[in-house]
Amino acid sequence: MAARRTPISDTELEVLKVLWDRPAGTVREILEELQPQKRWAYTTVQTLLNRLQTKGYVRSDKSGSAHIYRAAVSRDQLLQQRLNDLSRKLCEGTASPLLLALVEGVRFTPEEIDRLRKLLDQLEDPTDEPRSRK
Amino acid sequence: MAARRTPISDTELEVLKVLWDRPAGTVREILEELQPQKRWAYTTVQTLLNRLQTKGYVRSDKSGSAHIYRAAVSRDQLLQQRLNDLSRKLCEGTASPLLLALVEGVRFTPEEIDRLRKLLDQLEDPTDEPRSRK
DNA sequence: GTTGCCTCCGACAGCGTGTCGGAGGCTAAT
DNA sequence: ATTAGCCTCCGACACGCTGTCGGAGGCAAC
Repeated sequence: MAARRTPISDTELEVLKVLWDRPAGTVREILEELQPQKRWAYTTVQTLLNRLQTKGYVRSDKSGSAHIYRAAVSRDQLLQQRLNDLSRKLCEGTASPLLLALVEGVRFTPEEIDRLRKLLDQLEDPTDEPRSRK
Repeated sequence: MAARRTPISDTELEVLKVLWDRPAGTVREILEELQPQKRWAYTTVQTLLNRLQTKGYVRSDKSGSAHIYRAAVSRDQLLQQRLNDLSRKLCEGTASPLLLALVEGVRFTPEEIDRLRKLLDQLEDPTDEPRSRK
């Protein structure tokens, strides 16, 4: 169960997102990936990665000269964490208000709706393929 | 389209929540409501309400001696705002990942599932438009 | 005119955030 | 050996948000 993590800031998120798109990367690689948009110094990215690491969102291993970072928390996990926060802080831990708000507030494509419907079926009748996850 | 609001802090949220449970309230009333848990000075609550107001989450009118505050943003609106933020920041604006994460990460009761399914039906076939909403 | 409330203004320390700079180490050419 | 490049570690720093008030001043009731 994802232990309580200190929250992540917006800039840190920018960096983490790069790591979601590739299996791993060094400081320099990530910097270059961000290059067009952000004009950061090398050390800026480094600091961000460091903070991400102490907060537990990325891991690094030192093979060769440069550290290699990879995400320790997936986009989905982060989503879940945030959604849980929302639920806890705004709805005393219940989740259906979230769902309602989501469904009311967003335009879904028919495909998405269909997909979701299937998901509901599975939820209701978990006999077929319990989909692991503990 | 809810204009861009500066975000609300956790303590501010505590205060706002009190206003969600009652139609309106003065500083003192809110303070007393919070009393058992928080031991705040009168001015603390006042400051919080002030900040909430400049951030646009509550409104006040002065009838009589004390200001009367009431929420300007409902729980649902705040939820939507936060969910939109999430979607924008983590999913480039798409929303279905949120849904998936929600559905996977939370235990729903069969009633909730059923309710949701009905909602989906409505979404897909908006001809019978039973709930206006602007 | 003293007591109570209430409001307005301002303070203030602490923490998180965004952004680096520089010292020092290791490696591979010169 | 030097030097040129990278890389990492450490530390800094200004700034804005947060949480928490205190005090001065207004107005109504006693």
